[in-house]
Amino acid sequence: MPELPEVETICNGLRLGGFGQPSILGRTIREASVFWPKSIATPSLDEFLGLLPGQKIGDINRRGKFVLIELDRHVLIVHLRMSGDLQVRQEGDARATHDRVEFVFSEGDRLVFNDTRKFGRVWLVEDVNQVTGSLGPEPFDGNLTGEMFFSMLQGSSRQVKPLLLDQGFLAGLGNIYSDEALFLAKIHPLRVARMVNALDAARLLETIRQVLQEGIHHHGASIDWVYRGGDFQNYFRVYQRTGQPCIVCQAPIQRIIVGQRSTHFCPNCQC
DNA sequence: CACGAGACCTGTTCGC
DNA sequence: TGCGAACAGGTCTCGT
Repeated sequence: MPELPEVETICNGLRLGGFGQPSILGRTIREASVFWPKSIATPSLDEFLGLLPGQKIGDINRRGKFVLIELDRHVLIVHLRMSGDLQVRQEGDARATHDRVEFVFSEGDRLVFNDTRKFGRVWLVEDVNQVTGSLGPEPFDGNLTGEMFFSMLQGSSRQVKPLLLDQGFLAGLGNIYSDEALFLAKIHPLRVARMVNALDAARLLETIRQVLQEGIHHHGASIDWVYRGGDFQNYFRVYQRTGQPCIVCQAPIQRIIVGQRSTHFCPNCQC
């Protein structure tokens, strides 16, 4: 589900408030409850429940697709995987069907990790690097240049689509945005990374940044996620447009499976 | 090292 | 209407 733009949207909502939810910066956790123990990656359930009370929320940031919630003595990290979400409930609000973990604030309202498919995970660690240490660079990292991206691609004999999905290569891209970026860069998803020339590599980094920026601007894509107001799904150029005409050349958009994932591209524009 | 299959889960949509 | 198959924004592990 959420890729970088959706995670960014969620972080911004928690940090700044909006869409009917208050900011949770500065809130103190009174107690935590876990309704699906497997949602907790580390530490043990007992430690997790014991360490949280009394800790205050400092800042909230994103690294790749991870949500980083700074507390006094730890960092609370959440990965939403396919169906996770972070929501704020008011005091007295009933528990929702797929609430897995909740953090009750001293004011009585609470932050809830809701996750239909139970793939999401929560970590409570002292050092963020324990969890995000193996991630590749952030797409918007100002130090990441076209030339650097070119040499990163040169170093791999893998096909570009699976490579873009590899969080250790670049952090934050998922299935939607990688298809969209490859389309704009006119690069076939099966092209071997090493065969992408310097010009195409620089262009790909630009289109990656472009589609992520568009996604953030539209508050993410809401396929079954309407409540947060994201509407990037209305601007997909290839994703989920199988058989429909390419917006550039009218050729029907094709769907293939690459690395077990649906992959959409224009067989005419991308080579 | 790279790739494919299977696992982890629930819910919705599509075809017959 | 019913029912099974296919599919979904992600990632890990295992075998080849």
